[in-house]
Amino acid sequence: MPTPKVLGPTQEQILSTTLTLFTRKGYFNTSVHDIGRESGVSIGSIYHHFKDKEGVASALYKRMIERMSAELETIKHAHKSAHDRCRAVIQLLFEITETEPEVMEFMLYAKHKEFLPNETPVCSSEPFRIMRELVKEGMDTGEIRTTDIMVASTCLFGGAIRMITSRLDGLIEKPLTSYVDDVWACSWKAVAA
Amino acid sequence: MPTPKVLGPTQEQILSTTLTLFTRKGYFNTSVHDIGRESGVSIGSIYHHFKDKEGVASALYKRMIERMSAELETIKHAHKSAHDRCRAVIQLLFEITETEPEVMEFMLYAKHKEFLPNETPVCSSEPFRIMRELVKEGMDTGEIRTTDIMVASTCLFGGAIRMITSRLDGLIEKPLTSYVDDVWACSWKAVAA
DNA sequence: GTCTATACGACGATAGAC
DNA sequence: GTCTATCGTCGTATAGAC
Repeated sequence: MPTPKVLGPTQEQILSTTLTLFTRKGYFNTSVHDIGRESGVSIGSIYHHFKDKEGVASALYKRMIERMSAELETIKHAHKSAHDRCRAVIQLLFEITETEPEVMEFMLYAKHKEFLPNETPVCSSEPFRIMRELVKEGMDTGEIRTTDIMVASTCLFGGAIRMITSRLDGLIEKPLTSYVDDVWACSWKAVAA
Repeated sequence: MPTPKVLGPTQEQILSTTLTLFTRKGYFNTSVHDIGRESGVSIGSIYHHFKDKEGVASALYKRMIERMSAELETIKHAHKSAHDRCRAVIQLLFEITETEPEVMEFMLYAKHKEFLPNETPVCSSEPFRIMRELVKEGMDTGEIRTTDIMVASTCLFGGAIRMITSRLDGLIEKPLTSYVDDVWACSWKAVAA
């Protein structure tokens, strides 16, 4: 954790509204005026707290990356085997998708390069790095078949991630949490030693 | 095939330039002026051939969906087993990613809902429907373990698709085609009976 | 069918009072 | 720190000549 990052109530209000609007209408279809109107904060205030529109998006993105990283680290400490850790990760991702779909939608679906040219794209980000690390350690202990780390990681988590995007796109009716066992059975078979 | 769709050279020129610009800078960062300048076609002509900017994007999207569907159908007829068919699909997707990354990028990464609110999102589209159909038939013949179709499809193709996005994001250095065997080994284990 | 020129609206961002 | 009012720019789309 590089910085603790405590934000005032106004910033929180702005960011929370922004997340809703960005996921509902997209970054480019959301004007700063919209953010002001919906959040009850004036444009002047927004520009006082953030450098510009991209600055708002950037702050939002960083928050979510940090939050996700923290949750993944918690999982890492709570479980010992790669099997249990990776399963817990999928469980977590599915739960977030159900309880805070906006968070998941923003992280996965927003093409950050398009409006955050200076941020690294999602899959190069910290959370994905941690996930690959879990896989790597699983290979070292012999739980996971030895192959290219990238291949193993994408195959282990790729199915779950597509379940998430399908759910967000309305292609899946039931809550993802009811699929955890099924998905995990498939995913683990893909890479287990 | 609902309609043959023959386009004139001007339309082709516009669409081809548009694809390049949309993938390089994104839909919203590309103005119709940009398309005109880069393609050597005047704004007036563009609006003569397409209803509006969204119409250009829509035509592009439909073209690529149709092209992909056609290629998938070809695969379906060229192979008999689900095993061979699905492997061929992954091979095809990897090849397109290497030879025409723009096509893949546009199909997977563009969040169509943001600028094509009236089109169905990628994963509800025809190509994905065909892919699920292949899986379904594999279950019927006993090649693929009987589970939820959605789960099986996402787990079978999810790894490959994430390999593609990782490659497009510059996270993978080597051509995807060199990973086909590895990825397929994992993917097939995930769902094989 | 293709072009140039232009109208018009919207949005990002700032100024400056409180 | 918060607000309102405003400016300047840019981008979509159209008009109308050739």
